[in-house]
Amino acid sequence: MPAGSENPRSNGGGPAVLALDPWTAGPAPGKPHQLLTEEERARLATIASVVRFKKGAEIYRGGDPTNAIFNIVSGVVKSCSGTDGDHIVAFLFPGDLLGLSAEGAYVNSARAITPVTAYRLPTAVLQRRLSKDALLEYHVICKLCQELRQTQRHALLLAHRRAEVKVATFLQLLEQLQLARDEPDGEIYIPMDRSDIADYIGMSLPAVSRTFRKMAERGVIANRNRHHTKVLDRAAFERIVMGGREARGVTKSAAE
Amino acid sequence: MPAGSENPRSNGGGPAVLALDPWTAGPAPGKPHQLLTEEERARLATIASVVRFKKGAEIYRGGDPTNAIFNIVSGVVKSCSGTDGDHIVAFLFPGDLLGLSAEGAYVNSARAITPVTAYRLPTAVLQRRLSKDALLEYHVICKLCQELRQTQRHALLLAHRRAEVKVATFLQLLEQLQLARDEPDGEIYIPMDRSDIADYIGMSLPAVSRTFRKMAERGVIANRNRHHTKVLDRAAFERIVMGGREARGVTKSAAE
DNA sequence: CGACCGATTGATTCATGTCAACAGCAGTGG
DNA sequence: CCACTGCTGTTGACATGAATCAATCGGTCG
Repeated sequence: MPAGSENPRSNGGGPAVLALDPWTAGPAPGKPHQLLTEEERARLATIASVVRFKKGAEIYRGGDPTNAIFNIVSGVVKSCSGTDGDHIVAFLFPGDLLGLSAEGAYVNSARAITPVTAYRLPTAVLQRRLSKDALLEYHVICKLCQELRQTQRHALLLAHRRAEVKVATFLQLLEQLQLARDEPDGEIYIPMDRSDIADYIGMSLPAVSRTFRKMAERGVIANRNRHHTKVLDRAAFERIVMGGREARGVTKSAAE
Repeated sequence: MPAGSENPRSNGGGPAVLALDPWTAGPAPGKPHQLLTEEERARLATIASVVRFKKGAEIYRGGDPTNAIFNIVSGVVKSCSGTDGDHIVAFLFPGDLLGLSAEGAYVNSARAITPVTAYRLPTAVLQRRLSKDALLEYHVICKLCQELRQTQRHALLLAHRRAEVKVATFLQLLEQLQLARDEPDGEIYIPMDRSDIADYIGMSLPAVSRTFRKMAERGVIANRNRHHTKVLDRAAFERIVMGGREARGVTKSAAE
């Protein structure tokens, strides 16, 4: 593997898991950090193999026996519910774990939406490691808590009625992920295509298109192309995300 | 509350965690079972205290420091996003863990929607237990995977457009939970009120009401009262849940 | 250069949100 | 024990906004 081309924080020799600690606040609150120690990563590397998927490739299918779980090094993966591509339940990024929530068999189907590099960890040997390594198990717990929060935020997004709120919230989500990974281009990179977005945020594809256009027309965002956009009017953007709900941000401490 | 009225599988001396094993299929596939051994439950009982909340009581508030997590013995809890009661992200039932997905502070707010009995496990001492007990940690992982799946199903529910599909799916969810807990009355018990349902499935309260009435008019369900309903026409019910999508059930093995 | 797939845009329909009035139950106080 | 009052839930009329259908455009790959 060419070490230079990928995110430095995800490399350096072995699987990397980015998440927050559920119980103790880290140095940068709200910002996921590397959970695994160098030693853990090195040990995991001995049981892991590097696999690559090209854009659009299926990583596993729901219902298949769980042979391995994956840890993304680079690229983006979509996780779809059920055997069929019913609905996108999650986008997975570098530092994420893939194929966990199973019961002897994968419950979701995973597909690469960009070229993907990942570590493949066979469940059998991983399970043995886990049963002996309490710290590693703890880190898996941390990661699962993070995934759970992420999924809850997704549910929150889906609960909104207005298209603008959904799209803006989605963009904000992408932006925050990039900030967390220290890739602030000033603009937001959108790896997935419009139909994936539509699926994820629970709207029709035309509605997504329209919403992007409307926000651009109003000067809230600027779309350089289909995969790169930029927030021009940050205030208006945040206002849309807040969606009708009065801004209940910092201005509320011990009141209520 | 009289001790005899509670679910026997949740009692018998200590915290109980109901979930599936992510990697190995249990005796009854798809059916959550007790993860903790009697010994584990007994040991946890020594660090746990029993707490009771009356209907509507707040269990914890988002943003508060995470002092303890809870394990529900009886009753139903709603978990709302954020400090405010923004949106219901989950309903928690006996055997569920409460207050896990946090980062030094609770991220969600929890409130009892029926009288609730629960074990209270202080995080400090629990953390010490976890770091020494790999098996217990493994069981927490199992539970988290189950919660994750549950939340993904919630997202799936929210993604649907038609009101009937949402309500029917929600009822099915409640029914499955009751079946998993061996409480098949023949009718579905709905612990939460209409506004909670509306919040959870992402609809307005009037729309929920209408949908219940329409399904009753069509003879699909029968509403004994606000908290008890029954599926009359199972075929029509399943058809609604499948929602337009052609029934892609068993009739699809090695095709595609 | 041509064809195909993803994306955009437009016209139309209809489901659901919203607002508002009412009904039914529950808890309260006489 | 009964009446009152307040809240939760029901029902109706109306408007809005997104889904749907369908045509076109643009980029990409052969």
